[in-house]
Amino acid sequence: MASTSPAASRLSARPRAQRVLPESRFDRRLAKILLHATNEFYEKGYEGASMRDLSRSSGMSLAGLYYYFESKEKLLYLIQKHTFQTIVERLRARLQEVSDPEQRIRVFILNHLEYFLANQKAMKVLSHEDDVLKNSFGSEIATLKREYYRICLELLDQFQQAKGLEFSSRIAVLSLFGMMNWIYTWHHPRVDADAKELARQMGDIFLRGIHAAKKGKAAKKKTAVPN
Amino acid sequence: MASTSPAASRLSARPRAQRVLPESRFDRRLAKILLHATNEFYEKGYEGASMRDLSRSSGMSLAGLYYYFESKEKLLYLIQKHTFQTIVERLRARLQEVSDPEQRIRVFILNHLEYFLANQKAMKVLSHEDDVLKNSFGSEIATLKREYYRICLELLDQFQQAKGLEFSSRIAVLSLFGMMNWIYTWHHPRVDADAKELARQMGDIFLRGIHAAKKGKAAKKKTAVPN
DNA sequence: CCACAGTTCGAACGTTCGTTCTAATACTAC
DNA sequence: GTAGTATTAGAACGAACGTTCGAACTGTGG
Repeated sequence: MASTSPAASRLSARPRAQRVLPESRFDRRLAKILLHATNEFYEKGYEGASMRDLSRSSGMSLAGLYYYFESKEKLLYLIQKHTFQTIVERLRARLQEVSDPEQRIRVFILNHLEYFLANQKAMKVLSHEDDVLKNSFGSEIATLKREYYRICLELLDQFQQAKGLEFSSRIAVLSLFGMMNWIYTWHHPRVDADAKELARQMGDIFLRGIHAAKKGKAAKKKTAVPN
Repeated sequence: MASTSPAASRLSARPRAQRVLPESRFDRRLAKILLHATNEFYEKGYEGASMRDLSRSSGMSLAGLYYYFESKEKLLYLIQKHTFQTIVERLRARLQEVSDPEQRIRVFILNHLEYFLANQKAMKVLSHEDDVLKNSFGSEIATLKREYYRICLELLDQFQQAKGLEFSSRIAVLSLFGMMNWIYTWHHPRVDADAKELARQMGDIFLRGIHAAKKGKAAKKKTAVPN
C-alpha cells in the first residue's frame, strides 16, 4: 500500500508549484482523465468499464494512466468526492441568501437538479456506484453523503416546525432524494424539461404533499386500501 | 450460438413431464439457483459477481451450473423477467377490484412497495441492473418495463381527468417511480416502516402533491426562487 | 445384470482483467 | 551541448473471468 508512484504525493500536496496558477499541468491532465473516466463509468458502469476502455477513450497508454493515479478505485473515489464536494459547496452558498423555510427547500431542490442535469454523467456515477468503494475510500464518500442528507433533513425539520406540521422527515427526505436522483434513468435533455422547470414541478408535488399533514391529525388510517 | 446444452430446450418446453406436478425437478433446481444468483447480484452487482461466486454460494460446481442455463446473461434475464411478470400480474389482479381513481393509484403504490420489500433483493437487481442486458434479452425486459410504466401512466391520467387536474403525468409517474424504487438504497426492515405504512405515507405525499394542481391555474411562475 | 438418460464435476480452454517493470521520450535549466 | 526531472508507452505479470469438454456418477426400467 505504501506508494512510491508519482501520483501518490500529488494534488493535495502539490510539490513546488513552479507557477502560481491555480492548477498545475499535472492537475489539469488528471482532471481530463477523470472526465473521460466519468464517461466510461457512466456508459458501462464501474465494474463494466476496463482500464483498457479508459486508455482508448482518453488517448493515453494503459501504463501512462497510472502516472496520474494509483488504482481504478482511486479514480472512482476522486470522481465521487469532487462531485459531492462541489454540489454541497454550491448549495451552502445559495442557502445563505434565503431564509424562508419553504424557499430554502426549493433552493435545495433547484440546486440538486441543476447540478444533476448539468453533470448528469458524474451524478449517475455518484448515484449508481454508491456502494462499490470499500474501506477508507468508501467511508469518506459515505461521510459526504451523510452530510448532504443531514442538510436536507434539517431544512425539512425547520419547515415542519415553522408550519406546524407533523410527518416523518426521514421518509420525506428519502422520498425527495428518490424523486430527484431517479432522473438519471429517464431524463433526455431533448424531450424533457430543464432543471428549473423540473425543480418547480417536483417542488410543487413534494411541498404540497408534505404540507397537508397538519399537526394533531393523527395520521393513522386515513384512507383504507382494499385487500 | 445455436445451443445443444440440456438447458436450451427446457423450462418453457418441458419435454415429457413424467409427473403432472406444476414443477419438474429441473425447474425447482433452476429456481433455487436463481435465488442464490439473485443474492449474489444483489450484493456484488451483476458485473461484480462471478460465476465462481455463484458456484460457491449455491453449492454446485462451476460446470454443473451450466447444465441449467446457457450463460450468465440468461441468468439475469430470467431473474428480471420473473420479477417483472409477477409484480405486473399481482397488480392486474388487485386493480380489478377497485374502481375509484384515487384508490387505484393507492393500490398501485401499495402493490409496488409490498412486492418491493418482500423481494427486495430481486427488485434491486431489477432496478439497478437496468441496462446491462443487450439485444433480445434487453428489449424483452424493456417491453415489460414499458408495459408497467404505461399502466401507471393511465392510472394517473384517469385520476387527472376525474378530478379536473392538470399536471404532466410523465413527470408525475417518473417522480413516483423514483420515490418508490429508491427505497432499495435505504430501507432497513428493522428500523423502517413496513410496506403498508410506507405506501400510506408516500401515497399521501404524492397524491396531495398532484392534487393541488387545479386546472386553469396556469402553473407558470408561481413561486420564484432566488438565483 | 445391462442400458441409458439425467445430472454432476475436475480440469482446462482462450481471453481479459488491473497493475507493474523498464526503457524511451519530452521538457526545462544550466 | 549536458543533466536531470517530468512524462509516456511496450511488453509482460499473475490472477480472474465466462465457458466448454469429456468423463464420471446417480437412479430407474428392462
